[in-house]
Amino acid sequence: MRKTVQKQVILSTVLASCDHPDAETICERARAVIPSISLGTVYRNLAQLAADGKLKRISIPDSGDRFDKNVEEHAHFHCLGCGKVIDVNLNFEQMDSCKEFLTEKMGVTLTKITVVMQGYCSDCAKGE
Amino acid sequence: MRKTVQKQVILSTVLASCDHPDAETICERARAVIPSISLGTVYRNLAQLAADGKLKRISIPDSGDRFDKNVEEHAHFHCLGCGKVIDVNLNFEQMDSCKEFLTEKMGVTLTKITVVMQGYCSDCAKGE
DNA sequence: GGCTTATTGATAACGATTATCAGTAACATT
DNA sequence: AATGTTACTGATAATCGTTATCAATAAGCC
Repeated sequence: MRKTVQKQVILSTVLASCDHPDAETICERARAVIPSISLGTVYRNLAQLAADGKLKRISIPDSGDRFDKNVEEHAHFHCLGCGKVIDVNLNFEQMDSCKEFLTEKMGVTLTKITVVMQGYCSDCAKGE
Repeated sequence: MRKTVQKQVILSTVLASCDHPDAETICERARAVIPSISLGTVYRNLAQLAADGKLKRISIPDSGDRFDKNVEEHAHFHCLGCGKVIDVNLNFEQMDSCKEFLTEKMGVTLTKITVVMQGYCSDCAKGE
């Protein structure tokens, strides 16, 4: 993995983001530093940085992927109104019996667990 | 909602499926009964039936949606090797404190919870 | 400095899903 | 049973997020 200005800017952009930006938003923010950076480069580096464990890719049902500086195992809430994503402190140890069953009884190797709660935040209460 | 042969066949196809088929697979199976049925019709009816609570749409990260006759709240395991999806008996009550925090403290209205565990099943042990 | 090759920017391709639209069929009303 | 209304169909185009392609560039080793 080669160290490039683009990669450094993309990583620091995510690290500086307190929301959970998608690739396009990250691209826009990175363009404040490197105006010529292309969306393809952003996607490429995000994938590489996620594979390298430097950031986390979050899959949101019926929506584009988001990126998170918090690489710890945690859950998310996604507002179907405004689209914002917030961290949720779910105790994943509560899932241990379930994970143990899969790994020990079923012979499964777990690599990724996705927990996304969706609905409407207080600002977007459905029907308003 | 009008009762059509297509809708009935699509629903009974899903109800008869013990795997978790995607729209294209459901379309192929439905074509055994109605050879002329189109993929668009399958998608349209699956969306309608899911909205009506007659079946469940499952979002799988980095993969197409699957459909499930089990409409109860439950989790899934998705094998990154062979692509199969199986039901996982996760006790969602273990998440109650988390859900309560969102609904009571944050004022959130929850409509959908996605829990997907991904990895490799015993037949697809990674690296083989 | 020169060489190798990973990376870039631009653009095309992709796959899953949704939208469009003219023709058809479901079903309520006579 | 014929009629009218309109939801639904099949075919196809369009969309969206993402990945692949490719010639040009630049990182990092010798």
